[in-house]
Amino acid sequence: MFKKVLVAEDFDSISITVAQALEELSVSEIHHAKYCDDAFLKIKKAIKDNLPYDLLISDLSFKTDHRENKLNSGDELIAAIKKVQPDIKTVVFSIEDKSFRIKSLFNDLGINAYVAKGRNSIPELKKAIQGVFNNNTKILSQELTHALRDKSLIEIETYDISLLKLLSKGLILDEIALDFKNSGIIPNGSSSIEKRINKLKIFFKANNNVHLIAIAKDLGLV
Amino acid sequence: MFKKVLVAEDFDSISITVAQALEELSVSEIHHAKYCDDAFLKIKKAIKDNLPYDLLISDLSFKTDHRENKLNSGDELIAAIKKVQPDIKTVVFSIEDKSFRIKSLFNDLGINAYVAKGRNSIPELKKAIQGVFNNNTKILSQELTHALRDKSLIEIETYDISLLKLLSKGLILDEIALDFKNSGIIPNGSSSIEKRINKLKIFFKANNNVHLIAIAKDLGLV
DNA sequence: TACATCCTTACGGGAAACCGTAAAACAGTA
DNA sequence: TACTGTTTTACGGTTTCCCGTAAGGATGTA
Repeated sequence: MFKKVLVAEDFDSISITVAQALEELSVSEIHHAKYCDDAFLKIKKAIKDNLPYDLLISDLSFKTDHRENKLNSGDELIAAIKKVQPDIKTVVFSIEDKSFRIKSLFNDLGINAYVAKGRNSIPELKKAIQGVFNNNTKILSQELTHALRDKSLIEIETYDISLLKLLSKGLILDEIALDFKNSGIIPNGSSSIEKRINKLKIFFKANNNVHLIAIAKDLGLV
Repeated sequence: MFKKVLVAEDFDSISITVAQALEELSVSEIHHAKYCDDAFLKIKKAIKDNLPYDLLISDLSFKTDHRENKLNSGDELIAAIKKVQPDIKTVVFSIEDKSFRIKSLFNDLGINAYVAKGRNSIPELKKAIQGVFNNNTKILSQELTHALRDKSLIEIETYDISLLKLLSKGLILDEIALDFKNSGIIPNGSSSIEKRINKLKIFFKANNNVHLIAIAKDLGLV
């Protein structure tokens, strides 16, 4: 089993249970960080000391409080860690259940397993850790296997996300076109953007832009 | 200390820790429900057996899954329980931190304490339970005391919430006016509604309706 | 090169939002 | 009743959205 494991999780109510689960799996060194920045520091320190971590278990969303942090989400944390220690195994333990988000975790960040927090998640987490240790990859908690089969969201690309983000900030079509031009994103004609928004409205069955953003917010796309 | 306590919490990763905390407080009977419906049944059963619960610790949001449920949130659960056992003490343990929501929990549902899940929430939860047992009421976890002082959201009334809800469903002004007329909500002139939306836009510093709904979604108002 | 196809952009008309102003309805007070 | 102030409603002009059509441009193929 893994020897040295780092848990990045802000809620004490959850990290305590995760630590217990790791003990039951006979992990000898279990460390814990409540902030992404702290987690990153621990990883770097361990590399420097030539005693790197074998496994990272990370949440995705961290509460913001008075503290100023450089890394503010599990996504950012994992991306940063992969740069300094590309071979570290990673298990994400989060409430997020949008296929779009999870897919990008595997594809863009190269995580090894994803376990959704839920009614029976601790046994699943244990199983996932065991699986990653046995060099299985792309492990997904039971209830999510069907979610990823759902193709509905895969077709939404980063372009659409950028578009929805700007819309939700209150920009009008022309302003979005200008923003895209400045960012080098194409297509950036206001007419094309209009067309793309229309596609999204049809896709999500939205009556108008307001409705569209409400749906996008519900799906966690923006 | 309380003798018989029910914990309504869907995540196993959290309920385990909460149960441990209750043990440390010397609670003799600790029961647990993963679904609101189950929690409600246990409460009713206990009343029937003349062995009612002393305290309810409840989450607010519950994951939806394959199961069909009548009660789908902590709000609904508490409201239902208060009808059959008005004197039960209630502690809400949730991630929700919007002052608007928490205020209504105290005022409309008559809960006794609110503890926000966070980096140091288990000690706070213990303290809150102790406080409720000593007949203190309106207990709020530390980090939230300032949040409720923030008056910014108190002025938003149910009228505004209804309005934002309909907007987020993609209805246009005239449709909203019609809906309000049918529901007996006043004012319901499309002009008045327009004015009210404008006030909300100023209040939330929104550029347009799309922006407004994005903000409302972020604040958890709709 | 010629043709077909797809993607991007342009344009125009009608609907809805946006914004200010003013009239009408209502409540409180003398 | 008359006066005052507030709330609700009505109206008009401008901007933006919405939606269809069509022109321009790039790519692939015979």
